[in-house]
Amino acid sequence: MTTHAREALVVTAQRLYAEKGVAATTPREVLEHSGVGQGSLYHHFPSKRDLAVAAVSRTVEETLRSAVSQLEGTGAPDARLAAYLERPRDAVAGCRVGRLTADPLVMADADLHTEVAAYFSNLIQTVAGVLREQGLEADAARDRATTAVAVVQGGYVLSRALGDQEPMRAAVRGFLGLLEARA
Amino acid sequence: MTTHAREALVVTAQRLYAEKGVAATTPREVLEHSGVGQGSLYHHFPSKRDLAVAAVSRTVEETLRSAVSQLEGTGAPDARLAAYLERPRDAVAGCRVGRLTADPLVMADADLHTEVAAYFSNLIQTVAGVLREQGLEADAARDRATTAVAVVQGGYVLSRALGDQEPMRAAVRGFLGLLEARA
DNA sequence: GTCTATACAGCGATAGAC
DNA sequence: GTCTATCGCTGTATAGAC
Repeated sequence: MTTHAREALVVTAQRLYAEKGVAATTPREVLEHSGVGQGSLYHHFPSKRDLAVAAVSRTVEETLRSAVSQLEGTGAPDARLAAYLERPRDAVAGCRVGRLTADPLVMADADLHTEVAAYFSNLIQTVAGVLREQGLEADAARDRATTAVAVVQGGYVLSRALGDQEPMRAAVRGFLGLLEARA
Repeated sequence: MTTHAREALVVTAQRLYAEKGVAATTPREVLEHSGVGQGSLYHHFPSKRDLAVAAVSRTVEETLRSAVSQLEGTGAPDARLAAYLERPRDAVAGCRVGRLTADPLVMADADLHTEVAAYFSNLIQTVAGVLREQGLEADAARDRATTAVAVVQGGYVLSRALGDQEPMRAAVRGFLGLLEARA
């Protein structure tokens, strides 16, 4: 059981952070939903911040790995980008990483802020790489990659605001339509 | 002074909400920053929620009016859209309305949620109207309008995450580049 | 309409036994 | 490493005088 309590706490924190944000999630909620006791929580994570760092790092790592894996997978570059953009997402729930940019606790903590920055920096870089495979020059690739990532993040915001999965799909459709019109 | 305290409270709340979100802003902070006394706050706004409704409604109203005014102003449709997208923004601060989609208090309150939904619904509708002026058919106009609004909202998320105004500019540049390539 | 004083709950964290 | 008990503080709101 040595490492089980710690693991249960991290996984539970990840879930609650995705639902309500980091600042709004209390240590008490985490221990109640994970089934571990109060002593255990404060043994493994002396402060709320320590738990936040562990859970947010994990989420960033998982989310980035999954995105990069799809973007650098097999198939033609344009098909890979389209598949990433059209990926099934619970858009109404919002992006687990993107939502952190509005979290007071995350933004006030240098380490947590850096985690979020690194995620988007790497993601844009990866998308730009796919666009360069298509022959786009570096500057144009970086701009268009930023646009692509922004469309997804904005799609999350709109779907969440309107309580409907459709805005995300419409935003991606509109973007892919413009990409195809070029070819 | 009858209405001055109320007004000061609303304006102060708007500012603090933009800085740290609604849930994270305490009634105490609002009264301290506005200079009114505790009794006054609870006289004008019996609960934190009442103040939130007043301040958020005001922000949504102001922001929408400003956007619509520019989008439906003078000049060619494509120039108006470009001007709206390239508008000077403090992107690192985030969108005063968009950030509310990650605010636990706003999302848990039906009236506040509806305010935010109405804002984006109206904004997308307005942009779609501009695109239809350019001859785009209804479905394509709605999709592309959703993309345009998503690019701005995503630009905010990226600029905030990276602590840099540049990602917003890059996202808009990438989008306008695709629009021009079509013409 | 505004003031001062106060109530009460929940949050984040600690103490000390086992 | 986990438990129960408890602490100090702040958030939200109320009471009652002026």
